[in-house]
Amino acid sequence: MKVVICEKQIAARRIAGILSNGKFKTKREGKVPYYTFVQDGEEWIVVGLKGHILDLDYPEELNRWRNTSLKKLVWAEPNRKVINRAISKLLEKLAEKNPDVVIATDFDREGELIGLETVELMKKKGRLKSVKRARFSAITRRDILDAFSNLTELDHNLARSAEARRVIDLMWGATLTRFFSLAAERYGKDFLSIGRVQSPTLAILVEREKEIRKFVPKPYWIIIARLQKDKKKFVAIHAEEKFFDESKATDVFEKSRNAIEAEVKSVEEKIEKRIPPHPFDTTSFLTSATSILKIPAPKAMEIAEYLYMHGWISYPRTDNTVYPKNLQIREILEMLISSPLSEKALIAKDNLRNYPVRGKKETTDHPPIHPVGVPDFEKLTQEQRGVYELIASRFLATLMKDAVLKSKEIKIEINGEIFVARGK
DNA sequence: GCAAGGTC
Repeated sequence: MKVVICEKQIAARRIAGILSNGKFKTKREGKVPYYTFVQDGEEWIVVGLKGHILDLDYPEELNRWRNTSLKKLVWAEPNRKVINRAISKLLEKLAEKNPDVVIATDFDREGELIGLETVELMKKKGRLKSVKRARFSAITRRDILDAFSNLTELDHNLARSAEARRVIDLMWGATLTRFFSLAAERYGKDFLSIGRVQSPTLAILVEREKEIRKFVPKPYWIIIARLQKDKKKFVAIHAEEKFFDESKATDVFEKSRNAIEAEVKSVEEKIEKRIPPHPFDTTSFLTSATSILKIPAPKAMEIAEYLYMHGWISYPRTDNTVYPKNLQIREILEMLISSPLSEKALIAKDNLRNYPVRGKKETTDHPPIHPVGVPDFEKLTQEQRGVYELIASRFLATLMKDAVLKSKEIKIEINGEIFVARGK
């Protein structure tokens, strides 16, 4: 018997669908669903977890804050406790059948740990015939089948690094939280929470808030000339740009306000090239989603997760900004050409650069975020469509030649005052 | 009454 472990229910369902060609059955152990099918006479069971199955906490006797020495707390060994009894029961039951286990959790550090937690839990109940790891960066038919026919080993070092992260977070968080709370006499629900992520983040906010409060607004004046040449209207701004002195601004304004003519003194033209942006890693994706789509980061991440789960984009948690050599760029381009984004894709096709743009960070776990399938646009929400299009557009942009920009700066004299008009 | 990272 084969048991496949996924990090979440929806992934389990999709993976079962792909592995069984859609011919799987949904069964339940108590309230926990799992998916089953038979292949080459062997029974397969695909289980979806709900993230971590173990959590860390200190033993009971260390729970009284005022009676526990913090030195003791730092060195205390946290207990592991099962988060979800129903899921662990199902895993234990399956372990008794001595299955071949395939860990198909998310391909990242936490996913590796979730896999290891599962294996350790199952090993307590039965002898596992084998343990293998399926690694994939997209939930498409091809990637899943490929991962399952090239199974690897669980990366214990990676899993242990996640565990170390977890132990240290608790150790520091709990000890410092208690220290600050006790020192400030903030007891009960008024405790002062300290943590690896939240405390430096708070410091950033405090610094920014201080800057905002320090800012003293200063009024200034800008003088704009509305001009026309050959029936074309345009504006020019006085070369001084910002006048902080009102009387000086008034003088210049009075001097030039009734002018009928303006004289062009110089024209400067520049050609400028702009390299397309690098492929999306998580950070740059979220920055763009926020600035271009005005979607807050957590929401954008949730949507990306959804698009990934349905096999439309690659895994959205990545540090990588360089496409791996084996990425089928041409194929993805063709896929987009026959999608609702064909117009953009065709422009890209006609303007390809020799090699796609490379970012600075090159890691080998996941590719940069890129489209791997085409959703039915009608069935997406406006925001989901926006995020998919953003990711597809970024992919196309990274394949394209540099943009060429022509800019012009014209200096114009009006009654002895210099104004500047700019265009790009 | 401790953190942060998963999922839902």
